[in-house]
Amino acid sequence: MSVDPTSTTPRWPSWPGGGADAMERELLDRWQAEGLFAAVQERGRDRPGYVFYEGPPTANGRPGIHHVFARTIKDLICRFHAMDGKRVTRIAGWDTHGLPVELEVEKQLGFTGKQDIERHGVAAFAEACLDSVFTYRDEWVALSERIGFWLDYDKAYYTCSQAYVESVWHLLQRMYRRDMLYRGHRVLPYCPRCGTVLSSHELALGYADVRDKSIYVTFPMDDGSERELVVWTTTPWTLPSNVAVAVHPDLTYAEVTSDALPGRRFVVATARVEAAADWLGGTVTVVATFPGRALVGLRYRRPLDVVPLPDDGVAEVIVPGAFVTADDGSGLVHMAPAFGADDHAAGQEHGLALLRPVAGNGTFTGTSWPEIEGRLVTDTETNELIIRRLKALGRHLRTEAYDHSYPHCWRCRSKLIYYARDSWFVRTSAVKARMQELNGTIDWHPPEVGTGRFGEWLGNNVDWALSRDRYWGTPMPVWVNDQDPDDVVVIGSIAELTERSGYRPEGDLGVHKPWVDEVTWPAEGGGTYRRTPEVIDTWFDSGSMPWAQWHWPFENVERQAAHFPADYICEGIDQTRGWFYSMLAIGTAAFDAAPYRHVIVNELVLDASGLKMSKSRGNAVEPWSLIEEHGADAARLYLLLSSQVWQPKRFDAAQIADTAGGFLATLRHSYQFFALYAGSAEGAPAVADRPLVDRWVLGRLDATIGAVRHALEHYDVTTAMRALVEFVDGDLSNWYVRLSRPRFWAADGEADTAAVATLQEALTTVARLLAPAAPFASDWLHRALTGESVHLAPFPTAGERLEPALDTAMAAVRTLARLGRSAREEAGLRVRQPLATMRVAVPASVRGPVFESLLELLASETNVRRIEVVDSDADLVRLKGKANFRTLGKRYGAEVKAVAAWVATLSPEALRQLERGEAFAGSYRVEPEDVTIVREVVTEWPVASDGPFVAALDPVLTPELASAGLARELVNRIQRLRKDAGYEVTTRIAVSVECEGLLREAALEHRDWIAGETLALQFMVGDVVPEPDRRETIQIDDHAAALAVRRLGNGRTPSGPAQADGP
RNA sequence: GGGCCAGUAGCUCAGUUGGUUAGAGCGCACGCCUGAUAAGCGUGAGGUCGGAGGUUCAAAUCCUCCUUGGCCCA
Repeated sequence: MSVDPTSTTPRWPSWPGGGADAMERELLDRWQAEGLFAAVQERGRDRPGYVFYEGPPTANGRPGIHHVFARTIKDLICRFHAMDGKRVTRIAGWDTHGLPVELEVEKQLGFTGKQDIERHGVAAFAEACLDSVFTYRDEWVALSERIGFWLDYDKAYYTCSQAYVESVWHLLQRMYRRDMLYRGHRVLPYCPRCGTVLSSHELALGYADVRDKSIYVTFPMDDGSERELVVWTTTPWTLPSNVAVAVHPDLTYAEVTSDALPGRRFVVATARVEAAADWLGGTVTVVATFPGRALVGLRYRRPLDVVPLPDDGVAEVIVPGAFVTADDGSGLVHMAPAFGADDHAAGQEHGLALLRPVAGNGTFTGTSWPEIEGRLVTDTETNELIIRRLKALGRHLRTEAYDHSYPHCWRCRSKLIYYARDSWFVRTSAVKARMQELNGTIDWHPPEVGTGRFGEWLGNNVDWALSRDRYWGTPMPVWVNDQDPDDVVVIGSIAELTERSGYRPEGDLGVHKPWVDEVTWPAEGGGTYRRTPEVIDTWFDSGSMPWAQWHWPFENVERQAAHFPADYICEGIDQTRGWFYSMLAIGTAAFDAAPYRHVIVNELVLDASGLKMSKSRGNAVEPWSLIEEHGADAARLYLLLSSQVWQPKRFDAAQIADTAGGFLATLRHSYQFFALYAGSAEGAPAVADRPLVDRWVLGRLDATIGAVRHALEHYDVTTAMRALVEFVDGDLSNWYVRLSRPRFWAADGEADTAAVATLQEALTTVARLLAPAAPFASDWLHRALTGESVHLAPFPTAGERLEPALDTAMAAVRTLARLGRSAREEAGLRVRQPLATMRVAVPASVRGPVFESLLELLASETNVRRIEVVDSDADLVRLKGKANFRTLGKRYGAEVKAVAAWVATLSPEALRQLERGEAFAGSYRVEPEDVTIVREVVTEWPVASDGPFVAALDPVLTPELASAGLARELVNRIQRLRKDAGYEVTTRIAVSVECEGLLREAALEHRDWIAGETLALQFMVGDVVPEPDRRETIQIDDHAAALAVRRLGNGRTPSGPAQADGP
């Protein structure tokens, strides 16, 4: 058959050569034009639902590589379930409130604090925030789409929309009605000069090492004992607010005297007695010791009586505190609940009074001490005044310089103070046990985050402080009667607000500050309802999304119910106390339900040296350029493959090409090989009737489908993708394609239909398995093979074609082929040189008819004429016993070493007995499983072994073998010459060989075979081809020769007969 | 300061309920193959398993302490 190549249309398209970026962009255009995502969603309409919640990103920062990471995992699981027959809900959302937005706007406007915002006008500021929120939204959407993250952006929710805010208000009202919302105090870092609370992020910006004065003072006890408590503080200005002293109940305390202060008795921690000499002076003597708990409940008199004690709340009492240590100070800690987090917690626990004689500007107010009124608490002079007064009262022991790291305002450098602010709380601690219980129903990946970090966080749960003294956030929907602070109205809908006040908010801004702040209405019994000024923690916004994204309960009540809880969410580990918590807290507090079932927690992406990526370090990886260089598929695969997603990942761009790129290249080459040679698979025999190697690879394929599916069903994305890579690289490309090549280029005929059908099925299935992880290359491949998008194809289901005997036998053959090559390497016998015999030994379990039937294949792979399978007791190997410590150790314990030594000396007869499954008794008694039988190779032949597998080669080259070897060398050189001459693989040629001696004999003896292999229609030995295209002298071992080739014409085309209907 | 996670070959990572010779891929060196060829394959070198103690017949694996990095919290 002879076909003009110019008239043929390739049946299979060639893989596009423009690089991954170009190919992926083309596909994106195609998806866009086809409306593919909509088609996938539409197709799922009547299928069972699968719900994904998108944790809303803040779109006023640019997306980075770590976002690509999380979004890849999100996408992968959603795509998997969509292909696997589910209707997957995946709606986008945006987190739009909060401090980062405000700070960004402040920066733009050149503001340095809240005063600037107030001066500039909160209305204008809110408008600026709303504008700023979406600065990078387009880039987020663009990058998400570029990496193939399918998300429904048309229905995206925005936490600052009127509808969203209304739902959040409703949730808060619901909590209030369940008594889950209350008003209290919260101690926060506070800048007295700026009059503002600082976030933890801001706090971290302002730590500085400073030298302060710390003082030791005494609090006389009021139990008739005349003892004095020694207390150490670094903030003397908090002493007027003292209401309690904390001791650790389990620490030992001592009553001591000092000869420098005769007649006085002091209480300090025993561990601090030695140090006490410094502040008491003189020689310190211990009079008595007792545990801290003996002090608990005793009364004392506060050192400064300048702030009136309120009617409610306990004061001047000793309380237990687990936070107390004896590492420094005296082991007794002064408590001022308004000015310290521990103090405030202790105040809550023990019902202590709260003294707060400090105004919002940080100055003393409401004291009975005129000199100190109006003074800034952090001023040095203020401390001096206090110290002087303590000295005058005889309460002062000593002042010491104290060097420590202390937080300052990052804007104005003022010293911060910890200061109790009014705040609203969610009473989460009341549902702590229920949250833990519900957490137990959540399937965490990895599980230790659920039980460990998250579980412990829940175990230490404290009430959730919602209030934020800021501007751009969901306003707290609480209106308080200005004449009666206990008369509170929590608004749960806009209609309710309108009904009460007549206010109708316009647009999204209408439900924000400052507009809602102006809404008031008169109270029936007198007074006016005014809104509490705070906005709420933005985590409450995002945690409300299971309801608020549907504007529940004002709309979509059924849809919300159908989409609760989420089947799946995926976020970074940093969300443990963020979104993971806020959703569970709201779900539990308001609905007694866990809002999500399965979670994948991904770790951070670090730079190549293990450091966190950050703008300031300049080590952040820019995702766009990365994707342009490697393509989204490679980036996605790299992130999935390099390590389990819940391990911190060292990101090294160079490795993308090495790992993910290498895998994609292997897949591409496998397809390219197929496209180059495969014709139609029509008329292919049933799988059972195909050659063993086909049945083998289809069995491997089924096993791979099973492994990938199982891993994905269990949210183990890395294991899934590694299994797929292993199949494509190890089984398909490196073994099946390699072995099957001749079946594809059968001379002048169609490629073997069985091979075509097998490889086509394998590639198509691989495309489907790969689609969730690498949606571009898989789609191109699937379209090339089937004409349809992979994303509309079903996710493969494993068949049962794995034949265990065949699988085992093939694995053995692959091992032996490797060993054969290894033995050749060692002996310097190149693979081109045919050898007479390879002797192999394999475990008994491998031997059998299936293994026998694969020996031909093994012979051809190792280029030997004959394979001899020897028995384990043949002279090729000698049996040797090796102790199995695992079983013997359990039985013999310390004696195991002696047993192992004895096992090594067992005779071949004893070992054969064990191999037959019988126990053997000598000095010791051993069962078959106690002894591993190893084969020691005893042969003069070149040999290689791997456990029970042994391959030995007969190195003797008979003249006949040597001649065949030379013939193969000649073919090799002629093929190289063909390539150098630039011939097609089908070009027919004339060849001449000028040589002498054995080489000439070999050329003559094997002339037909050489001519066939090299497509030589004329093959001359001795003469020279006239007018050669190329001529070359060569050297084969000791033989010199001259080769010449000339083109005669083309044979069949490599792509088979013409096909009119290429895809 | 507290909690959690990690530290295994030059790099990225595996390593089962503890079991005696710690693996893979990439990179490197050497070689093979040449009808997937700006591909493919093999062989080899390379590790005191972060450090120190301990438990055990036996520790990369279990315990304690230390150290480095990361996350969260204070």
